[in-house]
Amino acid sequence: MVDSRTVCPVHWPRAIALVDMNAFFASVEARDFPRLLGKPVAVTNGEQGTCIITCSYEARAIGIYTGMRLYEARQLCPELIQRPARPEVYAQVSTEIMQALTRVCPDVEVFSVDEAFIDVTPCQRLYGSPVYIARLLKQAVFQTSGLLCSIGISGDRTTAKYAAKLNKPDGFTVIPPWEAREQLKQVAVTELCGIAKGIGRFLAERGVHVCGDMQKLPIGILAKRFGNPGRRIWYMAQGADPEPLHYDVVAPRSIGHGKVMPPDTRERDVILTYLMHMTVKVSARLRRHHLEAQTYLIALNTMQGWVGDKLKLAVAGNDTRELYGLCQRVVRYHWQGQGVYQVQVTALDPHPIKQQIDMFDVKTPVNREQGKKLFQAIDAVNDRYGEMVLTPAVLLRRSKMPNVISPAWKPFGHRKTI
DNA sequence: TCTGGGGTCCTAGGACCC
DNA sequence: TCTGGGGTCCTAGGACCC
Repeated sequence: MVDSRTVCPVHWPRAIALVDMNAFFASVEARDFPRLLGKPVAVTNGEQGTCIITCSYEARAIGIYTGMRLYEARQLCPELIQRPARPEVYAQVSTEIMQALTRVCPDVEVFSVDEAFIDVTPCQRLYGSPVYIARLLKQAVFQTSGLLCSIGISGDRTTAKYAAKLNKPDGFTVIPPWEAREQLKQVAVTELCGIAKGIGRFLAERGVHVCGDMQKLPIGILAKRFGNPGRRIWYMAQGADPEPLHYDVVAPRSIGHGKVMPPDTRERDVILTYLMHMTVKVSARLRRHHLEAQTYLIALNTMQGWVGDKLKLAVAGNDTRELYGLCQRVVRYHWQGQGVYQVQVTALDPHPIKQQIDMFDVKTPVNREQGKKLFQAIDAVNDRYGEMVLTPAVLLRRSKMPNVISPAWKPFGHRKTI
C-alpha cells in the first residue's frame, strides 16, 4: 500500500521503521501445521487455558480478540480451533527474526516478542531510500521465518507504530515525516501508542479528541499533569515524537510471577501451593541470570482487594526455601481467611550476586552454602530436561501447569522467562 | 471485556535531616 | 518552637505497554 507520491528517493532527516508480526503466535502455528491455514485459530496458555492470548485473522474477522474468554469465542465461532501455546518455539522464531533485522540495520530496538523498532536513518547512506530499506526488512523477516509482517515507516517512533497497524496483515505503510502532522490530524489521539484511557479522558475533557486538536492545548497543561511523558504526548500528536530508540538490554527492575487461581479459594494449603509454585519460578529465574534480591513483594488478591507485604531477607538471596518462608509469613500475618483468587511473588530490584565474605554467618532459616549447591544441582537438571522436572513434591500434582509466554517476552536479556 | 501474565516509568507527598 | 530553605529517601498509586 505505497502511495506513489511517497516513493521518493530523498534522504530523510530521521527514518524509523516498526516491524510488527501479524498474529504472531497464531501465524507460527499455521506455518507449522498447514491444516490450520485459513482457519480460525485461538492460542491459549496450555490445553486448559481459558483466555485467548492471540488468534488468527480469520478468527478476528468473526469478532474474536485477544483477552476474550474461550467459551465466549466458541459461542461466536463453534469451529474455532484451540492451540496450546508453544513458548519455546515462538521464542526461537522471534530470536531469529530479530537477528535477521539486525543484519539489515544494526540499530534495532526489540520492543516485544513480535515487534521491533529500527532506526534506518544511518542505513540510507548504504541502501538509499527508507522505503527501499523497509522492503529489505520485510524480505528478511519472510526469508528467515516464512512469516508475513506489517511495517510502518515514518520520521518518529509513534507515527511509525501508528502506520504499521493501518494495513494489517502484510501491511506496508509509509508516512513521510513531512506529511505526518497532516496525516494524523483527523486520527483519534487514543490511536497513538502511549495514550490510553486515563490520558484519553483528560484530553477529551479539554476538547482534544483527534491529533489536530492538540494544537489548541498548551503543552504546559500536559506537562503539569503528566510531567515529561505529558510533554512527549503533545509532540506525538503532531507527528514529532522526540523519543529516541533504546538499544541497550537493561537490567530488570523486578522479576515476578503471578497466577489466577480458582475464584474464592479459602484453603490455606492450596494458597500456599500456588505461592510455592511462583516461588520456584521466580527463584529459578533469578539464579539462571545470576541475580539475587533482598526485597520481595508477596501479595494475595482477595475479594476485598490486595493484601500482602514487601518483605526483606536478612541478606539478599535467591534461595527457594527462604523465599517460601516469606510467603508463609505473609499468609500467617496478612491473610484472614478471605477468598483469594490470585497470588503474586515478585523480586524487587534484583542485582548481580555479590560475593560476600561471610565472617559472621547470619542466622537464617537455612544453611546458605548448602542451599546454594542444592539449587545449582536442581537448576542443572531442569535446564537439561525441562523446567520443573525436579520440583518440590507438592507441586507435582500441578505439574501439568503450562509454561506461559507473554507478548512482552524479549529474546535477549532477562525477560526471557522460559 | 477485564479472573491472563509480565513488565515499565513517573509523580506526589510524607518522613527525616541539616 | 511561629508558615526558613533545601535536600534525600521511600512509598503508594496512577498510567501505560504487549
